[in-house]
Amino acid sequence: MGTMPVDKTEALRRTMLLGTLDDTTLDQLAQRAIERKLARNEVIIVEGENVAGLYVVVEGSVRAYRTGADGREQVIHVEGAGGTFAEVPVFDDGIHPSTVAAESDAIVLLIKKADVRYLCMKHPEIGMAALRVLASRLRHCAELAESLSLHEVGQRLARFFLDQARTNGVETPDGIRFELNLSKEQIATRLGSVREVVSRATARMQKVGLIKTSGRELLVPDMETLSNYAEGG
Amino acid sequence: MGTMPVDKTEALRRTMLLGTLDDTTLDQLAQRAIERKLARNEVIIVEGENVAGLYVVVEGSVRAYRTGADGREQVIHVEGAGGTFAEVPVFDDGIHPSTVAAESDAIVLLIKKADVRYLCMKHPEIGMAALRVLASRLRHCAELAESLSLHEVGQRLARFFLDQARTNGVETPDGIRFELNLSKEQIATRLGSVREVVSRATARMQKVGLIKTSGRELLVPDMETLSNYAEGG
DNA sequence: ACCGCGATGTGACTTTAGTCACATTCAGTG
DNA sequence: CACTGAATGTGACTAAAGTCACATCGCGGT
Repeated sequence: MGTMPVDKTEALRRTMLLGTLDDTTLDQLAQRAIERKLARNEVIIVEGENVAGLYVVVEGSVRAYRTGADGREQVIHVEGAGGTFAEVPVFDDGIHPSTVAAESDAIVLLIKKADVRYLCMKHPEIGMAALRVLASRLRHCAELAESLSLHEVGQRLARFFLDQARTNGVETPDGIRFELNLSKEQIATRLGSVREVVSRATARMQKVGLIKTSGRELLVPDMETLSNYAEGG
Repeated sequence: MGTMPVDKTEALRRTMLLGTLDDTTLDQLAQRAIERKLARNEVIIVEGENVAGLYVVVEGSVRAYRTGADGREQVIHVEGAGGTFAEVPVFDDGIHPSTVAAESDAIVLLIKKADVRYLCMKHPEIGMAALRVLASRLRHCAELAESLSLHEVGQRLARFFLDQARTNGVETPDGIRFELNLSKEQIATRLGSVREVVSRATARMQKVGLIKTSGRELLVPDMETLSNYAEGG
């Protein structure tokens, strides 16, 4: 990965946030953007830090998480190629609310705060796009909070699988199949639990036939049933 | 309350979101706004519903919450006079992520989606203000998620008291004092717990001298100590 | 002053989650 | 192909949270 030089303009065009900009503006922006390569698990932003601007994920993916006193991590959100992060401090000028690290090797671009703000003022449709992005984040975050508070780990795991199946899954005769390239540990930090508990919850779901796993492959025979389980059936 | 007719223009001017608009625009907007009076606990928005626009709280306050299968509620956020809610569906056109109800008797104004969007396009500084508002919501929501996942109820309660003390508290010779007009039940739904647990946690904090309560009054002798406790000391 | 109801405090118990320790499996590498 | 370290599965135990039941308490209303 990352052996070819990155086409920054293309990368920016692929984002939800900036995709609607015309080529010239996009080019100017690309020239001013700063590229950074990240190794898996390398930390880009430390919680509480001031950030210089908005980050765009060009390749790979990153996770934003918070760390508890005992060292346990809670992932707040994950962003893949074409996504952006650190919007919050860009728009309210505060410190960054979470630590951000690379989930896999990754390449990101940094666009200065001032440039982003200028864009939002000059091209209100960019501002609107930013509003959509933040709205979507808020949706997910509220979902997360609800999950943590109102659902037990098994249900949260089911939701997680449903989500994965919907976004990465492919239809097959025996159900929806997808690849799960995450360790139990990683899943646990997303669900707000610990490895062992996730391991057991998975085993239980497997036993009752809600899912079938083989290696990194996961099969959901029936989304409906799994969905019921997720709601507390 | 609410016996006098509401000055809609004034109400809009007091908001973070629209405060910077000129008088004429504000007036036009006010004329188009729809007023609604709410009794305590009256539901304005049901989770999953489509909403017509942005709400502005003129008087009283509202809470947004989600309900679990067993009927337990998790408050996602609370908004008082001068605040706005339902921004998320206004900007991303989805359904409303939570149920909203009046915490106390309240008066709210509804501004149509189209009007809000038009404003953001026409006056980019309104768009920026909206971005600041959403960013702030996201901050709080991430905080909530972290709290739920990484801190136990006692710590969450301490955080809650700290927060109240900072926003509503007044300095006195023996510490910071504030009024707590919430039942244990209400506090519990904000912390993501239940009445009994909150009751015990409060008693414990009282016993070790972190707080002193008398009726609806609450005194924090030392913010520092309470803060340590909140972090897991 | 009395009644009635919502809010609270508390004991006892159940359930879920998290911790610890350790066996086992898997994958990549020399 | 054996070795090593990471990832996983599991049993046993602890701790935190939630549930249930019931006794009070406090306050507005009549």
